[in-house]
Amino acid sequence: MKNIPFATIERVAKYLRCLKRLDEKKVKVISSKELAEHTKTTPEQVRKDFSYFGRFGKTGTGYDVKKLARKLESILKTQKKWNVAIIGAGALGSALARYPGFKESGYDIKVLFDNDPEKIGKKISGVEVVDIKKFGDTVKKKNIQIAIAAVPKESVNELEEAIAKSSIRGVINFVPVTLNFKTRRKIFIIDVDLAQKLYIMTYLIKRGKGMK
Amino acid sequence: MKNIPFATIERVAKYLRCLKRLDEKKVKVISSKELAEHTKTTPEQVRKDFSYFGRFGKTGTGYDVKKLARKLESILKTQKKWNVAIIGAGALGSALARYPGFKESGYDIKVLFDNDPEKIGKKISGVEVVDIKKFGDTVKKKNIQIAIAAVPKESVNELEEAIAKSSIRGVINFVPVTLNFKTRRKIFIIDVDLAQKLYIMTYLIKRGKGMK
DNA sequence: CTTTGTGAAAATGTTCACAGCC
DNA sequence: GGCTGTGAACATTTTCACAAAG
Repeated sequence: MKNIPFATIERVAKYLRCLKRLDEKKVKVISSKELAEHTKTTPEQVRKDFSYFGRFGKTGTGYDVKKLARKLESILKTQKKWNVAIIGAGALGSALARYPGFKESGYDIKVLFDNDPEKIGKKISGVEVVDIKKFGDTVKKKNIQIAIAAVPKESVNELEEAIAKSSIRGVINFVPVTLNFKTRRKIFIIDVDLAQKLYIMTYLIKRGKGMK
Repeated sequence: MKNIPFATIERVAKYLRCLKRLDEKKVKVISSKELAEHTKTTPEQVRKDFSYFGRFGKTGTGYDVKKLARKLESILKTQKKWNVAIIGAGALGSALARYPGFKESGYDIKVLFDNDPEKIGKKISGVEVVDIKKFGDTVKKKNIQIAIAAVPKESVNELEEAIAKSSIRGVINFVPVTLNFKTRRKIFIIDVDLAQKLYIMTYLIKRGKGMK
């Protein structure tokens, strides 16, 4: 298997989202052209992306929606159930705990962590808030592989320490700070910087209207 | 001016975030090497990125933190104040209204929109919730250029219609659906698909541990 | 006649290597 | 010595163009 572009993986996730919606709408078959229209890319790109993983299409017809979705799920390892923890039970962490898209995609929010005694022990959208001091133990007991970081940036040290000492494999990071874990094992980090999106947007807007 | 890679713009936003923090910590000067360490890239990449826009450094010394930050702000057009609306006053929309990082970066959340009569008229973190039916008028009156979409995917049609008819220039889209505006003018879209981040994470984790 | 799958070409983005400056 | 700025080399990613299949 050749080396797969990271951008391809990002698009595969997008295709999968789209296919699931089409399946709900009872669409049986889709061509690369249609799928490209739905996901704002080109038919060639769609076909090239799939070609990294095998041949799923029928010439002259297109792709079977259900079969293709299953195939993409296996590429993204979604078939396994994943357990997720959210660190930070503030506004953002609580909103993420309520976000319906995670469960729909096969990810289970098992627990929230916080350091505020007011919040510890309460439940948010059915998810218990646990003391961040119990992070390592809870993660092990509940078999959690992924953490979502949603603490204020002032609490980032406590968060880094808790994650470094735990068995967490990956972090989706909403804190606008570059995380640094003092550990030798590999922890994957995906940054989601909300303010950065706005920076990029204003750049696009200003450049878009003939600023050259 | 040459054609600037989009990836460079994304990194510039990251550099800026980092520089602002350094400035708060009273750091005066920084080298490309140090900045690269803070932002998880390479010194050559940092210098190359800046070279698209001019020469900001001092040979043998590095970059003046304050001056460089101002320069990057002007690249990203942050010096202008931008007004932002959030559509959807649910958990996610409310959390975004409270998110401190937007104001810190020069973006003002002026108003929230919703279609729920229960919510309309209330205030969330000092921001008023307005009827989505008044979208066009309110956007014009408050001089809003950017919308953040945070509605449940069932309400996406109402959202698309409101935005299409308004003077909004760009949308940060948290709804896990590909937006389609029925209008001829260009509306920039930046998708933030939260579930997609988890898909990518599980792919990285599984591939990471010797899946080849 | 339609649509897939894929090498080859083109375009885009990153790293190297070093000249020039402090 | 230490660091920036940048063409050139290299690597990656996308687009093209067309053979093969239903």
